[in-house]
Amino acid sequence: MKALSERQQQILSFIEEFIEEHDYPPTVRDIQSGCGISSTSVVSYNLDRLKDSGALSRDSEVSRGLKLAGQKSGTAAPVGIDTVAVPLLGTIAAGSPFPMPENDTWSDLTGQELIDLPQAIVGPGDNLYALKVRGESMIDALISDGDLVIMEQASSVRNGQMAAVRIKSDNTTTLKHFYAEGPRTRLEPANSQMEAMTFNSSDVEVISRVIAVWRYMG
Amino acid sequence: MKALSERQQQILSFIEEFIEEHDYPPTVRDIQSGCGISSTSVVSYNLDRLKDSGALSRDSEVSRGLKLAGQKSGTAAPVGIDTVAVPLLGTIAAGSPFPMPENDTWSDLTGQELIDLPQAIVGPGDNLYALKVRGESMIDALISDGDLVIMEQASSVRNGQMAAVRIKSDNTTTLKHFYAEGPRTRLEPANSQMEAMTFNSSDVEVISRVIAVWRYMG
DNA sequence: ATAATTTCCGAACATTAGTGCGGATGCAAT
DNA sequence: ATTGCATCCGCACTAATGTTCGGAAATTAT
Repeated sequence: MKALSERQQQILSFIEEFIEEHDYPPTVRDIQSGCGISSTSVVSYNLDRLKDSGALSRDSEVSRGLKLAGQKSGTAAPVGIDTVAVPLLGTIAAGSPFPMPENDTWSDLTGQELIDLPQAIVGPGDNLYALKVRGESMIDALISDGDLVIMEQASSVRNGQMAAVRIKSDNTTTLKHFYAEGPRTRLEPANSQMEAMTFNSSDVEVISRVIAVWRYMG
Repeated sequence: MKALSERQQQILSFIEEFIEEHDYPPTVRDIQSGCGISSTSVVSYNLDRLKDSGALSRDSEVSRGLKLAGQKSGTAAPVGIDTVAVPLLGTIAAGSPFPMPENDTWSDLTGQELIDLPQAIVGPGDNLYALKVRGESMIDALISDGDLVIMEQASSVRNGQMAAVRIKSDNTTTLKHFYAEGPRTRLEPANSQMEAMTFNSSDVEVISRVIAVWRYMG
């Protein structure tokens, strides 16, 4: 195998850029004008050379039938941003038991689906995990079916924060804004048009703190 | 704008598969035989429809000049994670003019605050931008103060998608689920407990498609 | 039913785009 | 110089491919 000539490298990177910009490969003539070549046959010739060298594959008699060998992905700024891998522990639905991170979960994440989130938008936080919401049971927390809730394991939260809390007396779990007021604890829906409720503080158990909500509808 | 017909969906998924397999888009005739259509003009016709609906973009008079609405190219061995930089264009509040990406915005992003989001959670999509929500005016879209809304510039959307739409007659802009029903257009709040409204289709202008919502409360 | 709209058909038509071929041109080894 | 080889030129040719148009068929609205 021979080394690539200058022209061939030129063509190769032109193809790369072209695909980057258009999402489809260039024609022979695109390459011709893009590389300032005076004849299509020159392009054809070098394309054959590139094919021989394995730098690209080509479907004969097919317009734009080019494919770079080591195709790289489209957009993607290759800048390594700090990300956090958050395990998707399961789904949460009205009435269903609230999924909880268990001890061994953190050590054995194999098989878990991981969601990469930029550190910048998740913020600090240690034992993060995610849950997929099923059903409209949390509509008054401004959370609907399909939403992804990012939570942080915590046994207590500050007033005003949203948390997954369990009401021991009736064994239900909801997402509410949490306000400890001495012996009583007030739980307030995110939708301020709805009424808050208060319970005995001993009746309320904080499961996790809600960090963020991701709703995708693309 | 109408919902996609069966034929159109068929074509759409064929294109998807074709690109998956060949790394370049199909020709009209590829689609024709692949979908069992008896005339290239039918393909052409439906391609135009799909373009109208924003499901794909198309370069005229260019062979294989197709691009699925924001697609990733190639296979890509995921080195690190793919991220998309989304510009934060401003805030949106009740009564305030709806910020719009302007032509020069895309070329001059200097000074713009960029938000890095993983490709995986943003999905495909081209002209993405983000807006910060101020106030509770969109509470019936399940969006509250402080939320970050990721939008894709689009002049039309498919039925059921959430979009920023402007009601020309009273010059307001809201986020609603969009349903084109011939001469009338129905706008439906995300909170299904609230009532939908219908307008003359000519009175409704689609500004952008809502891709996702990010709510951070850490 | 009748009219309007959407979708499909077929058959040209007009570019676009890949290929082939004889003949330069440049360069290195003979 | 001569030969061999890789590369380049122009140009013509043909296949591939997008587009157009009148009209039929199916669907939906009035």
